[in-house]
Amino acid sequence: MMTDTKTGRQDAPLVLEAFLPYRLNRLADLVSRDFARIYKDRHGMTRPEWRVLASLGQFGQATASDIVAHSSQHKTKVSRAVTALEQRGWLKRETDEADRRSEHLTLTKAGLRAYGEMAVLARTYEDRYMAGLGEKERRAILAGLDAMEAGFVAGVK
Amino acid sequence: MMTDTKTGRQDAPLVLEAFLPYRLNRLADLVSRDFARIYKDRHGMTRPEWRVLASLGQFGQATASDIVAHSSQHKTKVSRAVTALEQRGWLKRETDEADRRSEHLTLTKAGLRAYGEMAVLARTYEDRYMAGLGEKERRAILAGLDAMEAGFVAGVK
DNA sequence: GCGTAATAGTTGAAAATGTAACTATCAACA
DNA sequence: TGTTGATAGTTACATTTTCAACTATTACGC
Repeated sequence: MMTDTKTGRQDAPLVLEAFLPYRLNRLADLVSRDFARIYKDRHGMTRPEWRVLASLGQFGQATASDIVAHSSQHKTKVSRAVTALEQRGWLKRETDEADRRSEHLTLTKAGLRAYGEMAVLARTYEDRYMAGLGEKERRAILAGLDAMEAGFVAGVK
Repeated sequence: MMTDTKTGRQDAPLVLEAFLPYRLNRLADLVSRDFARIYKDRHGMTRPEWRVLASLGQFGQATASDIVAHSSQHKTKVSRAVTALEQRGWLKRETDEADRRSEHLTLTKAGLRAYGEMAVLARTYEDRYMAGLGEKERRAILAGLDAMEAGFVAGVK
């Protein structure tokens, strides 16, 4: 056990606020909750629904499996979100005749409109946040995210 | 709308995998799930329970409100986690006689033992992860986390 | 002191999530 | 062609989480 030279007191075995998983979670939670207000208040969407919408908007067309991979969500979440968006009239399914297990999903007009709105709000949200920082901090954040992403695809399987 | 010079195709209104809230969440989720295996497998603990344990281990003594603030969890999570840890015999409560609304929580012997184990595992986990990276990446990650934390206490209220 | 507001913590019910099992379809290959 | 195994997606059920309401106690203003 080390001694903190600043305070002179004994360090605890683990300092939670310096622990990587905790720091990451705390930040993600803060940012998520903050941004979630936008799609929750505006459209009553859940996060899985927002991610499916974002994936479809980005891809144009995709299967549920594509979205699972792209949005990093479990297939049950995607399945439920797709059903919800379908009932809302924002997407439609079309089963692939070559492989009738999978269905191609596309946004409807209404879905596209919602996606367009949300994409603007999302970019505004990010820009506003980044604008509150110095150039050095912005670069540090992006570099840090890159490094973590690179580290985790390698480290965690 | 910009054009991607690499692929030549039109950029979507929003690229999910470049969007800050998504990136953060994805990373936090990966790391959390990975680390959660340790306290789940070993002790059947949930994340709120682990955080309460970690907070108490670090502070020695604290009230539920202290833990709410320190562990960034909603008070209902903390309340239920405290109950669970108490039933497991890992902490005990003592109501403050000066202000009988609040109670002081401390770890029992068994709780301290579990905390000690977990603290070692947590540091090992982090060290092993960091050891898989270069010095530049390690510094980038820490700088990025610092920058985000600084940015968010200012930006989000 | 007395009424009102604030704080510490708990609880119930609804919503979301995770896990595993399930249906349907397709692929591989003897 | 028939059996075995994989894949796409859904569903049931148990566990967690959320949200709001609640109890108990203390603080404040007059």
